Amino acid sequence: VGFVTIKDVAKEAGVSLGTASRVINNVASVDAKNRARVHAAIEKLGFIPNRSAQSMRKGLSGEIGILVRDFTIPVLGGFVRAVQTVLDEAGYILLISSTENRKNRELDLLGQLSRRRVDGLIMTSASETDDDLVASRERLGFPILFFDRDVHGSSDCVLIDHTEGTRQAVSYLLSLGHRRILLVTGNTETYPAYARIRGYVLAHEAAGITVDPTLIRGGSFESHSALVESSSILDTATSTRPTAIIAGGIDMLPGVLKAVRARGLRIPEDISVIGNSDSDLAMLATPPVTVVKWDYREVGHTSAHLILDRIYKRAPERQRRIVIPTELVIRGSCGPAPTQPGRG
Amino acid sequence: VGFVTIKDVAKEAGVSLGTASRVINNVASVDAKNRARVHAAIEKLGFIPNRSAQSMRKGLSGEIGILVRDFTIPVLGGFVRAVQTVLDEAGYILLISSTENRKNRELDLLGQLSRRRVDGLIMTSASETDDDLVASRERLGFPILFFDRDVHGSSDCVLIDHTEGTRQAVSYLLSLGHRRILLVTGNTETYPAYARIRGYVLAHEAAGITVDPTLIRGGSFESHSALVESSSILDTATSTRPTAIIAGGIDMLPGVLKAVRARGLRIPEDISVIGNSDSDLAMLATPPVTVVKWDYREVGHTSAHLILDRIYKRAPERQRRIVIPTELVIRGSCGPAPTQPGRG
DNA sequence: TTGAAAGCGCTAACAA
DNA sequence: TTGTTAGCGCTTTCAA
Repeated sequence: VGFVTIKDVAKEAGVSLGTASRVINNVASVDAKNRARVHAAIEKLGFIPNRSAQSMRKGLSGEIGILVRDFTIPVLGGFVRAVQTVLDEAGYILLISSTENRKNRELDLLGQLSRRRVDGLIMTSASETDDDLVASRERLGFPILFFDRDVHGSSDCVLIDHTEGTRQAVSYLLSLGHRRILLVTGNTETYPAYARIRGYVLAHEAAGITVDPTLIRGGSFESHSALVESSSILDTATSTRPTAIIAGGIDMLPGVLKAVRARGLRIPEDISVIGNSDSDLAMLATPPVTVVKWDYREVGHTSAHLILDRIYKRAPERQRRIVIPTELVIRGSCGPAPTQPGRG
Repeated sequence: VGFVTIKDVAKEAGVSLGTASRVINNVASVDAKNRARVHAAIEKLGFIPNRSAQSMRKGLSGEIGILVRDFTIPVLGGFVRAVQTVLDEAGYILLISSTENRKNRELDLLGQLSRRRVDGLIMTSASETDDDLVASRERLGFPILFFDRDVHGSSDCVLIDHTEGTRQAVSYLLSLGHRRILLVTGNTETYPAYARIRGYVLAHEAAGITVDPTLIRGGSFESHSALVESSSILDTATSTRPTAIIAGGIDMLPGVLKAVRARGLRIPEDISVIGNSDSDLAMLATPPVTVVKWDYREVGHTSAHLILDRIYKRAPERQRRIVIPTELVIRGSCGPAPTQPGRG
């Protein structure tokens, strides 16, 4: 019932508080007979230690926070689960929440976790540089692990290699003859967006092709934004219309696909499409969608291990930056550039 | 940093511990001057109350657990988010975890939450009747809200009306001339499975059609199971093959679609498909998939409110069973039954 | 190996 | 309105 305390256990077992505590915490120096008695008492009474009391005494909560934009997005949910697998194992419990990319919500949640005295935090901030956000992180008092955010300072970062992923995707499209490739991506103040833009530029440079800046749309990572951005450019004149679209955010493929469908464009005959992160949708769409993907389990496991290192203070002082590779999975959504772009 | 205590605040403000505590807890009877002093001290020192200590003192943790099979499944993730919205508002923090439908994991997690002294729990158990699971729930000492599980006892249940949803889906297929409709669903010991089977039978009875029990496949809710079950029956003789498949689980549409694709069957010419719960995949597949859907936000909000009622003891003693309606969204994945089923 | 006792940070009852 | 104090359940010295 949760009302049995260690006192009750000690009394039942006929030992002192201290001995009961030692048994519960597996301290070696306890007589076998007493140990057995205490275990029997625990069993009989149904004693369950109170974590709040333990936390207070030990100064450690056994809780780790994890803040992502939206854990409902499959690839982020998968990341969270992978983190949880490792942290469960280590005896920690995860406090999961979605920031919805809203600064004030992020600030609130940071406060919550602070009150909760979590032992560590894994997060993807809405901004790497915003003053309030940075300040509020800095007085947190527990280690932070940034996931897919390249933050200046001493906190570790686990990053996905979006630059290389996008470079490969763009090179592939370029090799198919595309010259007007739209990159829809998120807030350019954050790593996933500017890293992808860098890859986009790199690929063009390598091919000796000038980049048209109007083809880079960095707004928000919301799924809705992908729909809006791709819709608007698809409605322009033939000469300014792209022949290929890269959904440069984990949540953007649905929006891009909707925009394309709404205009009756055929994939890949009229327009080529590449997604970021794999999904059932990408695999089962007609045609299946070519994607830049990565192993989110690996990302999750790595993040969990890095934060544990910090908590146990077994990590070097200096910041660690781990970059996880991406892979271009070619499926049926890209074809040769149409001679006349758009509605064939 | 988390090392400033209420004592430091009291000293800094030149008041007693008690007064500082009163200010923090918004107790009215504090002199305005002192109140201001305390606030100033809090500000200056960056004091953040320690929840563990508060919890211990108050006997309430301010935490609520939520256990679903897998919060990575979009519609479950959405449910969790909806719950979180309400509970955030009420000042609670959610402890989210996936049971993976494994009994031992569920037992472990129940223990975790018990140690944590959560104030309440929202869950979808792997079984409504398993002895160990039932026993371990009963000695929990805090209220439970069952989500989509029809559990005997005094705990409230929020249920989705799968019976009516499936009845409508089957009637619709029957009206299109289908006579061999496959229902793939999960563990028949749980409500979502047996409720759907009931709806399946009801629809057949109403149409005066005999049910072929081999067309009801209740195994596991895993996505993989849907692939296996539908694959195996699609490989049988024409006479035993279904002309329509209902993916009777929130996670089953991908598996069904994969099985159908792998055999080169056209939807809806060769075979009709209906999914359960809406998704990007259902909306954007070619053709878009007809689904039984429900408002998971409503489900989440309702669940959150019911558990809060219990925690605040403002609910009636008796068990409450809330049934949430479903809606059949007709899209392009169902057509008239082919005269000769299967590969045209 | 064990028991006694201090105290983690906080709230609330009591007395002033 | 305020200060003092007991104690929430536990771990961990310190002595024995």
